[in-house]
Amino acid sequence: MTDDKALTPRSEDFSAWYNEVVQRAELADHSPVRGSMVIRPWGYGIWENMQRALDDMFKETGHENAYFPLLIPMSFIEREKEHVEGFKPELAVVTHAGGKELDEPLVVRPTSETVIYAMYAKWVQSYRDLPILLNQWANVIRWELRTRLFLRTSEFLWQEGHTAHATDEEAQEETLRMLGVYRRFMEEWIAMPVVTGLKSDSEKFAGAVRTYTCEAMMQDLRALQAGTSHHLGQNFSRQFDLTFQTEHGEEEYAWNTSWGVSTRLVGAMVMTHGDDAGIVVPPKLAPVQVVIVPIYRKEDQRAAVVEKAEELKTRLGEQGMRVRVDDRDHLNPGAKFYEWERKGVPFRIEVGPRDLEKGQVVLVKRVTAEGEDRKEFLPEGQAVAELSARLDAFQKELLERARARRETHSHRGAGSIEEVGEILDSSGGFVYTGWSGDPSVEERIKAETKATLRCIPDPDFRSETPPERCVGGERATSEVLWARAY
RNA sequence: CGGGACGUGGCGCAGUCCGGUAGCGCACUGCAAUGGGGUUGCAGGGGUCGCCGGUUCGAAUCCGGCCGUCCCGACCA
Repeated sequence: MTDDKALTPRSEDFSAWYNEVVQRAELADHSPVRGSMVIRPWGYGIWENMQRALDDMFKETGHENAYFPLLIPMSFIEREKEHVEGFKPELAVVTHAGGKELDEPLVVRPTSETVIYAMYAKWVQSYRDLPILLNQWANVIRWELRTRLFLRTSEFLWQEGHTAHATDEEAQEETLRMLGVYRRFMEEWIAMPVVTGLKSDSEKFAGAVRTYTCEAMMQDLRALQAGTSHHLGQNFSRQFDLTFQTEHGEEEYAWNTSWGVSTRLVGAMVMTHGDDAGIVVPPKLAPVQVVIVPIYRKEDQRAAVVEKAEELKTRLGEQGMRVRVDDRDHLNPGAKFYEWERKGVPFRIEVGPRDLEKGQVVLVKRVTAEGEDRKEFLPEGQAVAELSARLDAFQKELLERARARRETHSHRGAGSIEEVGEILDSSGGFVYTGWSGDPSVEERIKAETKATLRCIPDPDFRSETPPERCVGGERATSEVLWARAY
């Protein structure tokens, strides 16, 4: 446990704030191995809630879970040309086992396309075997040079969905369906608005035909890629002989998709909602949604107050809320308040002797808007009746707050590369412009402004009047989103 | 992987220049009081000074190598 009372304010040094808050909220810690992390119970609890929600959504869209092995033959990774080029530098390779050098090195999976499609090839003969709709929850390793807890670590946890379809159209539909699932999850559960869209060729997944992305804006106004969904075409099918016989008797290669989100989402949540007091966990993800802090002086008071706290916990728990009574005796109430705020618990209830007399409780929301009372004194019955609805309302407030911030910092109508740079330097955020599709414009923006092409936004996010000119000067064929990114 | 900074009880640091065997604050343990926003008092415990090697009668301190963390750049869920 650390002693420093206050965190570095976000305005002073956002990345110092992030590093401190992740550790002091007890989300994660550095492991003895460079670049990898230990996810602590509070952080893992949040991840488990994310997993559960996503897993339900995957099941609802017809997917099943399976598990494929950690180790992949080197030759598999090497089979798809772009894929191997994309991953080669960050592979961890097992060369020795059982005290001997292996005949063929084994790669610790950086992602599982190759094994999975090799297996699908064994399982699929006819169009009747399609589609295959599988997902796996797994760890992967990518040897990163520069790491940060949750945002980029050498080992991370994620889910990877892998599907095989009889037609291009069906695979395309699946790719977009799962992108939509991600968007809904990020908005409804993380309370994090995203811009969805298509990646440019230079930013797409190594081995994909098309990559779609969810891009979120963090509080330092940088973009974070929060999830991706790939249409893999027949690239992997061809390399792994994933063929099937059509209803007309012809042999064809299957069409694949893959899609994933990772523990990076925990970092995204921290950078979307956290404040100078700590992290803020949206109610739907919070391992503890309501913490009850008993207040007392004498022993007899303590017994009465803790009994009331336990009773409240039971009554709220019966409504499905996750509640904890903090009856630790060696900390005074103030210390508990600070601790649970740092950990982002949405609501706190204080119960003391005075409340017992009056039949009331004190309710405190983790984030209060300007002008809103910090502490509310509510009749006990009202608090019990309303808390569930208040959690829902808080969840919505967080989303709206984040959306408003993103809109405030989204800029449309920039006409030149210089203008893009000026906007990024003066205010930062998302910049929408026209684009001709010319990769050299992308390179110039990157070189001159450090911003990257985050995506070609989906219709929901495009400007009302499409830009006519590319920032490079030519005629625009699409609208794109630029930002400095993580 | 290049440039820079740092590494001393759990955390934050002083001591390093000028070598003489380790200190401060917080945290932790015990007791008592306190308890509605980080509570006091008293009494305690805990450190092969990142690791390995060298110089020296003697190394936290000087030298070499390695490892790790952070910041800045090139690559990335």
